[in-house]
Amino acid sequence: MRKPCCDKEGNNKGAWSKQEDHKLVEYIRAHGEGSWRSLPKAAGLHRCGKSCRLRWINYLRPDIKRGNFDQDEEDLIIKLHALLGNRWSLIAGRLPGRTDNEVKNYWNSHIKKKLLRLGIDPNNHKLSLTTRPRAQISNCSDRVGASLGRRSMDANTQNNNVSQSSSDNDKLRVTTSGHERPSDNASCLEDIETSHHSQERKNLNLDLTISVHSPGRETYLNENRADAFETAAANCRPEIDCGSSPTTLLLFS
DNA sequence: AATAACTCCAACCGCGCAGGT
DNA sequence: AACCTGCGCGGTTGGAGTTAT
Repeated sequence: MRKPCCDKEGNNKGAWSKQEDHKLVEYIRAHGEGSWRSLPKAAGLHRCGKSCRLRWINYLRPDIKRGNFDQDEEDLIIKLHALLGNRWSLIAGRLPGRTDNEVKNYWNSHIKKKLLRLGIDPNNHKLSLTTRPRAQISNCSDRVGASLGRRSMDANTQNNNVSQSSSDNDKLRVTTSGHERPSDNASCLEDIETSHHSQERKNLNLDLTISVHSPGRETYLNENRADAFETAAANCRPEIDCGSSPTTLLLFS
Protein backbone atom coordinates (compact mmCIF):
# COMPACT_ATOMS: atom_id res chain seq x y z
CA MET A 1 0.00 0.00 0.00
CA ARG A 2 1.45 3.30 -1.08
CA LYS A 3 1.55 5.93 1.57
CA PRO A 4 -0.50 9.03 0.85
CA CYS A 5 1.49 11.87 -0.66
CA CYS A 6 -0.32 14.52 1.35
CA ASP A 7 -0.25 13.05 4.83
CA LYS A 8 2.19 15.55 6.22
CA GLU A 9 1.09 17.09 9.50
CA GLY A 10 0.42 20.79 9.33
CA ASN A 11 -0.56 20.84 5.68
CA ASN A 12 -3.58 22.98 4.93
CA LYS A 13 -6.60 21.40 3.32
CA GLY A 14 -9.81 22.71 1.91
CA ALA A 15 -10.45 26.02 0.25
CA TRP A 16 -7.49 28.15 -0.77
CA SER A 17 -7.04 31.61 0.73
CA LYS A 18 -6.15 34.66 -1.35
CA GLN A 19 -2.70 34.71 0.24
CA GLU A 20 -2.06 31.12 -0.76
CA ASP A 21 -3.23 31.80 -4.30
CA HIS A 22 -0.94 34.81 -4.46
CA LYS A 23 2.07 32.82 -3.25
CA LEU A 24 1.46 30.08 -5.75
CA VAL A 25 0.95 32.43 -8.69
CA GLU A 26 4.01 34.46 -7.83
CA TYR A 27 6.16 31.37 -7.45
CA ILE A 28 5.07 29.87 -10.75
CA ARG A 29 5.46 33.22 -12.47
CA ALA A 30 9.06 33.32 -11.28
CA HIS A 31 10.03 29.68 -11.63
CA GLY A 32 7.56 28.10 -14.00
CA GLU A 33 5.36 25.03 -13.59
CA GLY A 34 6.58 21.61 -12.53
CA SER A 35 8.41 20.01 -9.63
CA TRP A 36 5.16 19.97 -7.75
CA ARG A 37 6.59 17.86 -4.97
CA SER A 38 9.11 20.47 -3.96
CA LEU A 39 7.10 23.53 -4.94
CA PRO A 40 5.09 24.02 -1.72
CA LYS A 41 8.18 24.28 0.44
CA ALA A 42 9.95 26.52 -2.02
CA ALA A 43 6.91 28.75 -2.34
CA GLY A 44 6.25 28.85 1.38
CA LEU A 45 2.96 27.04 1.15
CA HIS A 46 1.64 24.55 3.68
CA ARG A 47 0.02 22.43 1.02
CA CYS A 48 0.92 19.21 -0.70
CA GLY A 49 2.29 19.44 -4.23
CA LYS A 50 -0.70 17.71 -5.65
CA SER A 51 -3.02 20.30 -4.20
CA CYS A 52 -0.87 23.11 -5.62
CA ARG A 53 -0.88 21.54 -9.05
CA LEU A 54 -4.65 21.16 -9.01
CA ARG A 55 -5.21 24.71 -7.82
CA TRP A 56 -2.99 26.06 -10.57
CA ILE A 57 -4.37 23.92 -13.37
CA ASN A 58 -8.03 24.27 -12.49
CA TYR A 59 -8.22 27.80 -11.22
CA LEU A 60 -5.17 30.03 -11.31
CA ARG A 61 -3.73 29.45 -14.76
CA PRO A 62 -4.00 32.68 -16.73
CA ASP A 63 -5.42 31.07 -19.87
CA ILE A 64 -8.43 29.58 -18.12
CA LYS A 65 -11.76 30.47 -19.60
CA ARG A 66 -14.28 31.10 -16.86
CA GLY A 67 -18.02 31.30 -17.12
CA ASN A 68 -20.77 29.29 -18.75
CA PHE A 69 -20.21 26.85 -21.55
CA ASP A 70 -21.68 28.02 -24.82
CA GLN A 71 -23.73 25.83 -27.13
CA ASP A 72 -20.79 24.99 -29.38
CA GLU A 73 -18.74 23.83 -26.46
CA GLU A 74 -21.60 21.71 -25.17
CA ASP A 75 -22.09 20.10 -28.58
CA LEU A 76 -18.41 19.37 -28.80
CA ILE A 77 -18.34 17.80 -25.34
CA ILE A 78 -21.20 15.50 -26.27
CA LYS A 79 -19.53 14.46 -29.48
CA LEU A 80 -16.19 13.92 -27.88
CA HIS A 81 -17.72 12.00 -25.00
CA ALA A 82 -19.36 9.69 -27.51
CA LEU A 83 -15.95 9.14 -29.03
CA LEU A 84 -13.79 8.97 -25.97
CA GLY A 85 -15.96 8.16 -22.99
CA ASN A 86 -14.99 9.67 -19.65
CA ARG A 87 -11.54 10.73 -20.77
CA TRP A 88 -12.01 14.22 -19.50
CA SER A 89 -8.48 15.40 -20.04
CA LEU A 90 -8.65 14.47 -23.71
CA ILE A 91 -12.02 16.14 -24.08
CA ALA A 92 -10.83 19.26 -22.27
CA GLY A 93 -7.81 19.31 -24.56
CA ARG A 94 -10.13 20.11 -27.45
CA LEU A 95 -11.80 22.96 -25.56
CA PRO A 96 -9.42 25.88 -25.25
CA GLY A 97 -9.31 27.34 -21.78
CA ARG A 98 -11.39 24.58 -20.21
CA THR A 99 -10.05 22.13 -17.68
CA ASP A 100 -10.82 18.46 -17.34
CA ASN A 101 -12.37 19.11 -13.95
CA GLU A 102 -14.63 21.79 -15.34
CA VAL A 103 -15.72 19.63 -18.27
CA LYS A 104 -16.34 16.71 -15.95
CA ASN A 105 -18.42 18.83 -13.59
CA TYR A 106 -20.39 20.33 -16.44
CA TRP A 107 -21.07 16.90 -17.84
CA ASN A 108 -22.28 15.55 -14.52
CA SER A 109 -24.37 18.54 -13.54
CA HIS A 110 -25.82 19.64 -16.87
CA ILE A 111 -25.30 17.51 -19.95
CA LYS A 112 -25.92 14.18 -18.34
CA LYS A 113 -29.28 15.31 -17.04
CA LYS A 114 -30.17 16.84 -20.36
CA LEU A 115 -29.48 13.57 -22.15
CA LEU A 116 -31.40 11.58 -19.57
CA ARG A 117 -34.33 13.94 -19.98
CA LEU A 118 -34.28 13.13 -23.66
CA GLY A 119 -34.20 9.42 -22.96
CA ILE A 120 -30.62 9.05 -24.05
CA ASP A 121 -28.27 6.97 -22.02
CA PRO A 122 -25.34 9.28 -21.27
CA ASN A 123 -23.04 6.31 -20.85
CA ASN A 124 -23.33 5.09 -24.40
CA HIS A 125 -25.27 7.85 -26.18
CA LYS A 126 -27.96 5.44 -27.24
CA LEU A 127 -31.64 5.72 -26.62
CA SER A 128 -32.21 3.74 -23.52
CA LEU A 129 -35.38 2.23 -22.12
CA THR A 130 -33.92 2.11 -18.66
CA THR A 131 -32.87 5.72 -18.58
CA ARG A 132 -35.85 7.11 -20.37
CA PRO A 133 -38.53 8.82 -18.38
CA ARG A 134 -41.00 6.21 -17.27
CA ALA A 135 -43.90 7.80 -19.07
CA GLN A 136 -42.05 7.63 -22.36
CA ILE A 137 -41.65 3.91 -22.12
CA SER A 138 -45.38 3.44 -22.20
CA ASN A 139 -46.10 6.48 -24.24
CA CYS A 140 -43.23 7.94 -26.18
CA SER A 141 -44.99 11.24 -26.76
CA ASP A 142 -45.37 12.04 -23.13
CA ARG A 143 -43.34 14.74 -21.55
CA VAL A 144 -42.18 13.71 -18.18
CA GLY A 145 -38.68 14.79 -17.33
CA ALA A 146 -36.54 12.70 -15.13
CA SER A 147 -36.32 14.20 -11.73
CA LEU A 148 -32.75 13.93 -10.65
CA GLY A 149 -31.77 14.97 -7.23
CA ARG A 150 -28.35 14.63 -5.71
CA ARG A 151 -28.95 11.08 -4.56
CA SER A 152 -30.06 9.77 -7.91
CA MET A 153 -27.30 11.70 -9.60
CA ASP A 154 -24.76 10.04 -7.39
CA ALA A 155 -26.25 6.67 -8.16
CA ASN A 156 -25.94 7.42 -11.83
CA THR A 157 -22.36 8.40 -11.35
CA GLN A 158 -21.68 5.04 -9.90
CA ASN A 159 -23.38 3.29 -12.74
CA ASN A 160 -21.25 5.32 -14.99
CA ASN A 161 -18.17 4.08 -13.26
CA VAL A 162 -19.09 0.53 -13.96
CA SER A 163 -19.80 1.12 -17.57
CA GLN A 164 -16.75 3.23 -18.00
CA SER A 165 -14.40 0.40 -17.38
CA SER A 166 -16.09 -1.65 -20.03
CA SER A 167 -16.49 1.19 -22.45
CA ASP A 168 -12.76 1.36 -22.82
CA ASN A 169 -12.90 -1.97 -24.50
CA ASP A 170 -15.93 -1.25 -26.60
CA LYS A 171 -15.59 -1.35 -30.29
CA LEU A 172 -16.40 1.29 -32.79
CA ARG A 173 -19.23 0.45 -35.11
CA VAL A 174 -19.25 2.06 -38.47
CA THR A 175 -22.39 2.29 -40.48
CA THR A 176 -22.21 2.11 -44.19
CA SER A 177 -25.62 3.48 -44.98
CA GLY A 178 -24.96 6.67 -43.17
CA HIS A 179 -27.88 6.71 -40.79
CA GLU A 180 -28.25 3.25 -39.45
CA ARG A 181 -29.81 3.00 -36.03
CA PRO A 182 -29.64 0.42 -33.34
CA SER A 183 -32.56 -1.76 -34.35
CA ASP A 184 -34.03 -2.26 -30.90
CA ASN A 185 -34.34 1.45 -30.41
CA ALA A 186 -35.43 2.42 -33.86
CA SER A 187 -39.15 2.58 -33.29
CA CYS A 188 -38.85 4.58 -30.14
CA LEU A 189 -36.46 6.94 -31.80
CA GLU A 190 -39.10 7.63 -34.39
CA ASP A 191 -41.61 8.22 -31.66
CA ILE A 192 -39.35 10.60 -29.90
CA GLU A 193 -38.49 12.41 -33.10
CA THR A 194 -42.16 13.25 -33.40
CA SER A 195 -42.46 14.35 -29.83
CA HIS A 196 -41.79 17.69 -28.29
CA HIS A 197 -38.30 16.47 -27.57
CA SER A 198 -37.34 16.50 -31.18
CA GLN A 199 -36.75 20.22 -31.20
CA GLU A 200 -34.61 20.00 -28.12
CA ARG A 201 -32.71 17.13 -29.63
CA LYS A 202 -32.02 19.27 -32.65
CA ASN A 203 -30.88 22.08 -30.43
CA LEU A 204 -28.55 19.66 -28.74
CA ASN A 205 -26.94 18.82 -32.05
CA LEU A 206 -26.55 15.16 -31.27
CA ASP A 207 -25.21 14.28 -34.67
CA LEU A 208 -22.27 12.13 -33.68
CA THR A 209 -20.59 12.05 -36.98
CA ILE A 210 -17.08 11.96 -38.27
CA SER A 211 -16.01 12.97 -41.70
CA VAL A 212 -14.73 10.41 -44.14
CA HIS A 213 -12.45 12.67 -46.04
CA SER A 214 -9.58 10.92 -44.48
CA PRO A 215 -8.40 7.64 -45.85
CA GLY A 216 -6.77 7.18 -42.48
CA ARG A 217 -10.04 6.74 -40.65
CA GLU A 218 -11.22 3.78 -42.74
CA THR A 219 -7.83 2.26 -42.41
CA TYR A 220 -7.92 2.47 -38.67
CA LEU A 221 -11.32 0.87 -38.48
CA ASN A 222 -10.75 -1.81 -41.09
CA GLU A 223 -7.70 -2.85 -39.21
CA ASN A 224 -9.76 -2.96 -36.03
CA ARG A 225 -7.57 -0.31 -34.46
CA ALA A 226 -10.22 1.62 -32.67
CA ASP A 227 -7.81 2.68 -29.98
CA ALA A 228 -5.43 4.20 -32.46
CA PHE A 229 -8.32 5.99 -34.10
CA GLU A 230 -9.47 7.35 -30.80
CA THR A 231 -6.04 8.59 -29.99
CA ALA A 232 -5.70 10.28 -33.33
CA ALA A 233 -9.12 11.83 -33.03
CA ALA A 234 -8.35 13.02 -29.55
CA ASN A 235 -5.19 14.66 -30.69
CA CYS A 236 -7.09 15.90 -33.72
CA ARG A 237 -4.43 14.83 -36.13
CA PRO A 238 -4.94 16.38 -39.54
CA GLU A 239 -5.94 13.11 -41.16
CA ILE A 240 -8.93 12.77 -38.84
CA ASP A 241 -11.63 15.32 -39.30
CA CYS A 242 -13.38 15.64 -35.98
CA GLY A 243 -16.13 17.83 -37.33
CA SER A 244 -19.53 16.86 -38.55
CA SER A 245 -20.27 15.28 -41.86
CA PRO A 246 -21.97 12.41 -43.61
CA THR A 247 -20.93 9.04 -42.38
CA THR A 248 -22.33 8.13 -39.04
CA LEU A 249 -20.11 6.50 -36.55
CA LEU A 250 -22.00 4.80 -33.76
CA LEU A 251 -19.97 4.09 -30.76
CA PHE A 252 -20.08 1.84 -27.77
CA SER A 253 -22.39 -0.70 -29.31
C1' DA B 1 -38.84 33.44 8.24
C1' DA B 2 -37.24 28.83 8.86
C1' DT B 3 -35.53 24.86 7.11
C1' DA B 4 -35.38 21.02 4.07
C1' DA B 5 -34.05 19.64 -0.39
C1' DC B 6 -31.35 20.25 -4.14
C1' DT B 7 -27.47 22.04 -7.25
C1' DC B 8 -22.99 23.00 -8.39
C1' DC B 9 -18.12 23.08 -8.29
C1' DA B 10 -13.60 23.28 -5.90
C1' DA B 11 -10.87 20.16 -3.85
C1' DC B 12 -9.48 15.63 -2.28
C1' DC B 13 -8.34 10.70 -2.93
C1' DG B 14 -6.48 6.65 -4.87
C1' DC B 15 -4.73 4.46 -8.77
C1' DG B 16 -1.89 3.71 -12.92
C1' DC B 17 1.85 4.96 -15.73
C1' DA B 18 6.44 6.57 -16.98
C1' DG B 19 10.97 7.46 -16.01
C1' DG B 20 14.91 7.06 -13.07
C1' DT B 21 17.99 4.29 -10.21
C1' DA C 1 14.07 -6.98 -13.05
C1' DA C 2 12.52 -4.67 -9.12
C1' DC C 3 11.70 -0.82 -6.71
C1' DC C 4 10.88 4.17 -5.98
C1' DT C 5 9.13 8.67 -7.05
C1' DG C 6 6.49 12.15 -9.31
C1' DC C 7 2.86 13.27 -12.22
C1' DG C 8 -1.61 13.07 -14.28
C1' DC C 9 -6.12 11.23 -14.48
C1' DG C 10 -10.89 10.00 -13.26
C1' DG C 11 -14.05 9.31 -9.49
C1' DT C 12 -15.90 11.11 -5.38
C1' DT C 13 -16.95 14.26 -1.62
C1' DG C 14 -17.93 18.47 1.21
C1' DG C 15 -20.01 22.44 1.70
C1' DA C 16 -21.63 27.00 0.07
C1' DG C 17 -25.27 28.78 -2.44
C1' DT C 18 -29.97 28.46 -4.27
C1' DT C 19 -34.68 26.99 -4.55
C1' DA C 20 -38.83 24.88 -2.79
C1' DT C 21 -41.98 24.01 0.84
